[in-house]
Amino acid sequence: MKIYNTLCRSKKDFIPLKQGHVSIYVCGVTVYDECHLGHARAYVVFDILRRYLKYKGYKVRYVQNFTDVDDKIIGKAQHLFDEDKDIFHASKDISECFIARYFEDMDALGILRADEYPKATEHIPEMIEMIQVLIDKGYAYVVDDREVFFAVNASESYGKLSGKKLEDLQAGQRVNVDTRKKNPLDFVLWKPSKSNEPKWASPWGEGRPGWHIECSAMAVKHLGETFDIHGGGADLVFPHHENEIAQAESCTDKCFARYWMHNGFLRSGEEKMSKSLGNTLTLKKLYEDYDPEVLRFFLLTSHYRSPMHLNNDSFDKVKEQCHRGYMMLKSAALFLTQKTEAITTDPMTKIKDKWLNGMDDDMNTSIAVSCLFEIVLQANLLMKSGHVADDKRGELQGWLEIFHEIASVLYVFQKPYIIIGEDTKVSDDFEKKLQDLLLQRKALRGQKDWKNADKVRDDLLSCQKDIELEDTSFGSFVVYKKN
RNA sequence: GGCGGCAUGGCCAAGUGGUAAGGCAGGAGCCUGCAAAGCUCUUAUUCCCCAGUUCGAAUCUGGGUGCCGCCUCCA
Repeated sequence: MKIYNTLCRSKKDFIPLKQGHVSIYVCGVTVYDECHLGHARAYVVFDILRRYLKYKGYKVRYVQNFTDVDDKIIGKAQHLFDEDKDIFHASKDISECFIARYFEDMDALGILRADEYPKATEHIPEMIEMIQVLIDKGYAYVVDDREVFFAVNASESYGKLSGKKLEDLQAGQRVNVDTRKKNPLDFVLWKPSKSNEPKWASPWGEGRPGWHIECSAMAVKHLGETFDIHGGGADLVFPHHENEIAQAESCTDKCFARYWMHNGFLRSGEEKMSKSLGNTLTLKKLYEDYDPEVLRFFLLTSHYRSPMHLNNDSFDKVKEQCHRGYMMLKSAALFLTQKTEAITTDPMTKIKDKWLNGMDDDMNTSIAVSCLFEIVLQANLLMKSGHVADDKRGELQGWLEIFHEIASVLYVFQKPYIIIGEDTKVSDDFEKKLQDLLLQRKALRGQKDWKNADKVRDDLLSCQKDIELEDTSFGSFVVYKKN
């Protein structure tokens, strides 16, 4: 498999450090607000990477942090501050609340849980230890006895990830520079806490860590000094990931992450979707209108490094695509009621190669999606005349198996559908009701009483959202999604 | 000011030297009591523009135009 490594600005063969094992660290969210579609993109991308690597036979260890100490969290906590609760616990309440909401949103998208979710506040000793090493080795310096900065000039390779040269950067172009810094680009490792901020004891007095140090410390702790893949959104390349590398490698003298992967951004119209621009779409809001699976599917339609454009109808288009896939699955289920041995044909092998080659080429999910629809067409052709010849059942089964193989890695088309026919054994009152209506309609159609038959159909279709009726040469069927 | 990315049909989107995947929307037809679904054909002699390399370029090179991102927190 080839992976685009931001560090080399090119695709490289992926060879894990330890044969058969892959270690991945992905930067998680700062838990002070709702997750939006941009977060979903990042975590869906790395979820698919993880599922694909597992599919290829690797054992994957996946770690994703929660940043739970941060100005914005503290800001919110200060608003909630009351007599009974100190700022430390108020911050904790905020972050725990949004961690819970993160899980609700991501579980709905079908994202596998990480093996570890380290939190910054639970790794203060590890960070302090790393900072002390950096000071001892001359990569960091203490100011006013209570604040520690990383000295970018001390790190020879600073800028290697983002391709920036120190002299080209114009630090302070947009913000004021702290004059105590030796280089304006020096960044804080430890800073004193103000009176109404959470604080931890350290050799430099009571304070709290800077943002970047947590990921260096936690990645090293949970995955080792060198691990395979580090991921995150493209906006983290500089300064966050650049700083992570500088800290970790200066501390350990070893390569930190071997492959750096960054997902592209979502764009709303012509500009980036971001919290600071206030044009984000929260997942909770989107879920009111779209099945999370539709959103996941949307995120797969373009390559993970490309910017994605959002239009008014972006999601509706994808909703139709999903519908097409499900219609095929539903039809196939009607035709394959008894167990059938799958037959593999050359066209199937070709599709499978296309899928594998696409994914092996820096995880091209767009190719993978096209494979699914090529299968949909082939399956529909086999079912075209309203029946499937006995000698073609195995072929249909073969197509379905490839479809499911691909879909299970992308984790789409996973919804179970219930199919009720005229003589299906029903298992509850709801199903019984549907079947009764189906039989009523059948009788009316037999009498060519179209008007009343159509009325019964309307009743049937209004029983539940997303319910569908299909007339076939071998009877009518109601198909619906199990809630 | 520095660094980087992108420009493919009405829309979304693959495709890094060999003659334009896939989906959505539109049109015509078949099927159908009507629907729904499905199938067939149809919508880019052409990939922002110009020049070059090549037997051959959307794909490589040079120049231009437009848009976007990073250099502040951000997935």
